[in-house]
Amino acid sequence: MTMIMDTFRKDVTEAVRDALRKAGCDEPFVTEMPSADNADLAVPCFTLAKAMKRPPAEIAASLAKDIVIKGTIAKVQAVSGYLNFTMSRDALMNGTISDILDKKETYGRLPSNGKRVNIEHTSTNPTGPIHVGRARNPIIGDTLARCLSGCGYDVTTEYYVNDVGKQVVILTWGIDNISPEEVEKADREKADHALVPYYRLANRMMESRPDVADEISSMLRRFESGDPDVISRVRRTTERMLGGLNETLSDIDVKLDVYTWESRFIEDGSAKRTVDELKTSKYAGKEDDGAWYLDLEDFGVHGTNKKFTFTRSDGTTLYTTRDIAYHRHKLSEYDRVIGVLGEDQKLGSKQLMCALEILNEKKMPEPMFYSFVSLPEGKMSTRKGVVVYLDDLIDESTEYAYNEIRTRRSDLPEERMREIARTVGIGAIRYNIVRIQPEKQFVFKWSDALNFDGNSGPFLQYSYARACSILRKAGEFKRTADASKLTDEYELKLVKTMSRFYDIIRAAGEERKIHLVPAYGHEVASAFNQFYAAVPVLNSGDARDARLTLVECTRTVLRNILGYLGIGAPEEM
RNA sequence: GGGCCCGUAGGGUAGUCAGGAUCAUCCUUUCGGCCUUCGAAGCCGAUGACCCGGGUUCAAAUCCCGGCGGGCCCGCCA
Repeated sequence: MTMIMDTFRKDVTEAVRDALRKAGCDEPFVTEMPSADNADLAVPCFTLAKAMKRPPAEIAASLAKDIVIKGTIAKVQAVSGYLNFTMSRDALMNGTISDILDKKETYGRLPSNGKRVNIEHTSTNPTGPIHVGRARNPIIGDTLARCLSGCGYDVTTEYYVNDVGKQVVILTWGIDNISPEEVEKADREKADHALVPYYRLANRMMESRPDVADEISSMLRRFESGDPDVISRVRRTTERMLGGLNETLSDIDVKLDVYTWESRFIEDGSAKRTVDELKTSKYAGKEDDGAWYLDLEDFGVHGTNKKFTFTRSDGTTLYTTRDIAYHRHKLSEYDRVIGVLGEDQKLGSKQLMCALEILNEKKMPEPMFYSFVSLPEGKMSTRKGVVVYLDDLIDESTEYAYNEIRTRRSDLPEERMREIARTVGIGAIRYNIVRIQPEKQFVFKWSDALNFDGNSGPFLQYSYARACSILRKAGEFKRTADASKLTDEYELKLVKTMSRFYDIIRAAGEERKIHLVPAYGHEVASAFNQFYAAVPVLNSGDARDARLTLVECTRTVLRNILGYLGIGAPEEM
């Protein structure tokens, strides 16, 4: 495996260490990406100043004289307290190009680390369609899963289905007791939309009619006492709803590996066992009426939040209790357990981790929080009608893409235009959501969502299609990693950008900075477009093979980046 | 009332955790150029920003304290 950037970093580190030893110094130092454009790696000498009792600029200058130029290092310069290293152009170009030619679709992927990671995401309540307020969840989760897979993990994605509680019981009652003629028309035929009118009407009836409220209460009691009839009816409702939700997820190319039903932790007794264990803890306390709680004062949780109730007064379990059992189950099967959660879950997540610590769990789940998407007119609310469903966004984006294609590529058959429109429309949605750090607030605007220029998914796809087009026209050519023909500054910049792929995937996965991937994709596409505008490829004489090889490498890298983003790579658009 | 998160050009956004380099990243908007070379969903150029006030430091967008503005949370709900 030749990751040329790693080799270069190693060479620089060794060279600096040797030079420092020669000066009689053993201090640690760091390497960083220079902000200046004239170097490939920099070593700041400011931290060495105290130990060596000399000004940084002087240290840099004297170290520069002692650095031995070897391996992938081409030169070193002392500039205002920094040691600036330049990589050998041949090593960079040949190393990167041959690595891409060699690895192809696995270029950018790190070797397996033998670790299993579970990523729980989406897990939306099965009582209605996904709206864009929560659409960040599946897209962040799916992208992170792809990045961690790229980091060498064995990844399993999981949906936690909340099939327990009043909401799903109300919905089930509505489906069983309300006739289709009584409800308003649904937005769509899809199950998740079709069931919403029943849910709404059942909620209204429960509020206005005591007999209905009683029926639902009794149904809920039967559900919680384990009545098989009620449980199976609720299960059927949940499955229908989930079918609709999965159609939407499938539309944006999100696939979940495992579905875990919340009711399972009641049925298999693990929630009950968790309760019993917690009761024996020194942090546990009991209310006069019989409810149990944990006092989390010692865990840095204060005020009213420190009392964490884990059973009702009648001894039954709560959502949070079942969540503890659920997480113990995951922690026992995976090396890492990650959950993509809305920011409203922060306190609950903290309390969950306290409970796990009390139960002597060694590993902790790793929550990844995102802020909700709101509309310019405010918070999204299905009841107030202030809402944009993910299905609507998918339709709009696909339709917009279709119109764009029709004006540009009327030569294509209708079916092909529809297919490309879907790829481009979905690509725009996924890119637009994942490009922003999850914890930042996000206001949904149609003009941003349907932006296909600049920092967008279609920009990457367009660059990819352009590379494909050149290679189609080129026909046969000889792949060559000989960099002596690639002398243009744009060629160097493009290759240099592509050489950083491993670093990006490592940070995107291990540090969960998935927003780096779209930014990096934009960099690669942009460097390619600049190269394309400045350097002829097909009619370039004896540089033709080398340049076509570079185009092919770019196509490979762009396709791989789109893969990590879960975005399709259209060969024409 | 208490806790957590966010605040960077007209709009959006990277950099903040691990403080450093003469121009703080990129997109969009606005203005001006480029299709008889391979796809103009593109390329080139111009304009424009670190919420406020203190502090630490040789050095602060970055760390600390205090404000201000926005989001989220504080159920024997899920």
